[in-house]
Amino acid sequence: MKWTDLTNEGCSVARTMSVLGDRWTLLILRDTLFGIRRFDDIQKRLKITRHVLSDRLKRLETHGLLERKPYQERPTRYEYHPTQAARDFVPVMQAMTAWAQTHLPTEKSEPYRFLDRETRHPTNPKVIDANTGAEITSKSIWVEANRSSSN
Amino acid sequence: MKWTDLTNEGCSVARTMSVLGDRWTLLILRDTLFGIRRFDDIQKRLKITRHVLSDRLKRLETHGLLERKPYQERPTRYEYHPTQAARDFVPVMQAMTAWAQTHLPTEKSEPYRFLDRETRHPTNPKVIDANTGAEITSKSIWVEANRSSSN
DNA sequence: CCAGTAGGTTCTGTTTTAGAACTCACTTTT
DNA sequence: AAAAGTGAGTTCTAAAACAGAACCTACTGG
Repeated sequence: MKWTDLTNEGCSVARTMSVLGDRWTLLILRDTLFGIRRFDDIQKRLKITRHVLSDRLKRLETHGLLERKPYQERPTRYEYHPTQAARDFVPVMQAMTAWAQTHLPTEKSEPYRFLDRETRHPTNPKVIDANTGAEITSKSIWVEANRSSSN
Repeated sequence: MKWTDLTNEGCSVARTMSVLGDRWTLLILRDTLFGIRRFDDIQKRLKITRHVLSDRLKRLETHGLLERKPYQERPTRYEYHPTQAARDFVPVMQAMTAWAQTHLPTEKSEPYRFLDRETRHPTNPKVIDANTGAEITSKSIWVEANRSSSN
C-alpha cells in the first residue's frame, strides 16, 4: 500500500495522517496557528526547502485547513490563514505537547506557550471523557474492534 | 534543514514528529495499542512494505515506545508491546480521532472504538485545561511566543 | 525430504526530499 | 532611468526514502 492511498480509510488516525502526516505539514500548520503566515517567514523559521513548503501549503489549502488571503496589492501577495478546521486541531496539538514534555524531555525551552485567554496562565491540558468527566488514560479505556474491514 | 535533525528542537510538536512523524509510524503504533503486535500481522493489516515496517519497529523500540518480547521458543519469535510512553499517547490519538470525525468525515465505519473501561460506552474525548476545568478550544486559548530561539 | 510459517533482509525502480539557483512582478534607491 | 531589493514562488540535480517483489533463515510438522 502507498502512503498516498490513505485518504479513504475508515480509521480516523489514518485519515488524519493522509492530511497532516507528510513531512513538515504539522509544523507548518503550527506556525500559521502561531501567527506566522507568509511564505518567506515560514521558510526562514523552519528552514525547509521552498519547494516542499510550496507543496505543503497547497495541500493544506486544498484540504481546507489553510486559506490564502491577499494582504497587499501591487504585487498581490498572500498569507495563509488557518481555517476553523485548523484551529480545532489546537487541542490535539496541546495534548501532543503535554505528551512530549513528559516523554521526550529537553532542556531547551518551548518556543511557544498556550495560555488561557482570560487568566493568561499556561494551560494544563488533559483529555477527558465528556460522558463521565473522568480523565482518559491508558487505564481508563478499552479498545474494541468494530467488526469491519481494513484500517 | 533536514527532517532527521528535528530531535533536539525546543518545540514539543517538532520532537513528537521526530519520533512519530515518519510515514506509517503512528499507524503501526496504533495497531500495537489495539493488540496487533506481530510482524506479519501488522504487515498484513497495513499492507506496507516489510522493509519499512522493520525500520519503524526498530525506531519505535529505540525511542522507548515499543518493547520486543519473545512469545515463543524454537524458533524464538517476538512481539512488539507498547510501553507506558506509547499507552500515554492514547489520549492524543483519541483527540485526533475526534477531530477527524468532525473535519474529515467518511461513510466507512471506524475499525476500532475506544470504550470506557467501566461503562463500556464509547468515549467522547474533549481536551480541557486542568487548571480551570474548562474545555480548551481555539477560542479559549492564547498563544504566546516564549522569547527564545528556533522552532 | 518436502511444505509451511514467522520474521526478517536484499534488490530494483520510482518518489520524495534537500539545497541551491533562478524567475517574476513589482517597489525603492541611486 | 538603471540598479538593487523584496516576497513568493519554480526549476534543477543529487541524495535519501519508499514500494513491491524476491530471497533468506530457523525452525515445525507431515
